[in-house]
Amino acid sequence: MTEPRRDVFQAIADPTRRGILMLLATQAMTPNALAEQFETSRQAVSKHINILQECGLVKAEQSGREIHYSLEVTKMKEVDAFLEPFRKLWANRFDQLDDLLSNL
Amino acid sequence: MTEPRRDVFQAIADPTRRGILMLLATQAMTPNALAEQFETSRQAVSKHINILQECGLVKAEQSGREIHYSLEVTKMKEVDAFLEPFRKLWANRFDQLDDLLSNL
DNA sequence: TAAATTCGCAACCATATAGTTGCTTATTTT
DNA sequence: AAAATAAGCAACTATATGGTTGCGAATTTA
Repeated sequence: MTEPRRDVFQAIADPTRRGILMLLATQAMTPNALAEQFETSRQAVSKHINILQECGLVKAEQSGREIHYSLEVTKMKEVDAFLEPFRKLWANRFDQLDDLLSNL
Repeated sequence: MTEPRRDVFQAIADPTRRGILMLLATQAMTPNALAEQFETSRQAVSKHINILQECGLVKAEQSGREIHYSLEVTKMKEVDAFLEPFRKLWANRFDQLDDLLSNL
């Protein structure tokens, strides 16, 4: 039983999880409230939330029998950091186009 | 046989594929040259390249018996676009910290 | 032209993933 | 106290993923 990969990139690979993250970006929500937004069961959503928690993208706060999940937005900076060198590339291409246009 | 998912998020979920993308950000490369950089076989790398091609992150150019793969960097903007709302959030938090500090 | 190189393709394998169903626990509501 | 609600957990299933090996086609090199 090798450990499954649990990182931000794995987490955002699933469209349902991306949806959950988008919703949690606006407000903290319970699993039931989240599940209502997707074409899947509460249990399935619950599993996704677990994965998001394991990799630190989401944190939980118990309140009576409800659990409110909220976003740990800074964790998303890992994706942003990965993107950085690529962003430089498309910025350069824009510069090149800029140079081209100014030479006309 | 349902179609496997093939999108940018799925593509960057694998660490080897992220490595390939990083290398291709610096220069176009052949599968063999790429495979030498990783602890895996040429065939495995080749499969990753296929996936990267299918989702439009990489393009191929044949040159004799060699194939040079290069990055389609603009495709990465899809990830950047997804990140946009979250970036806003951590920018806001920075502003809040800023406010807090200036009130001391 | 024969040997070597580059590389894709197909078949196969082990494991991870995403989902389901059924159950239990804890907290509210009535 | 009984019923209803919220949610985690475990077992199970089907499919995707990442990898391997073996093979064949195309292009160079000797």
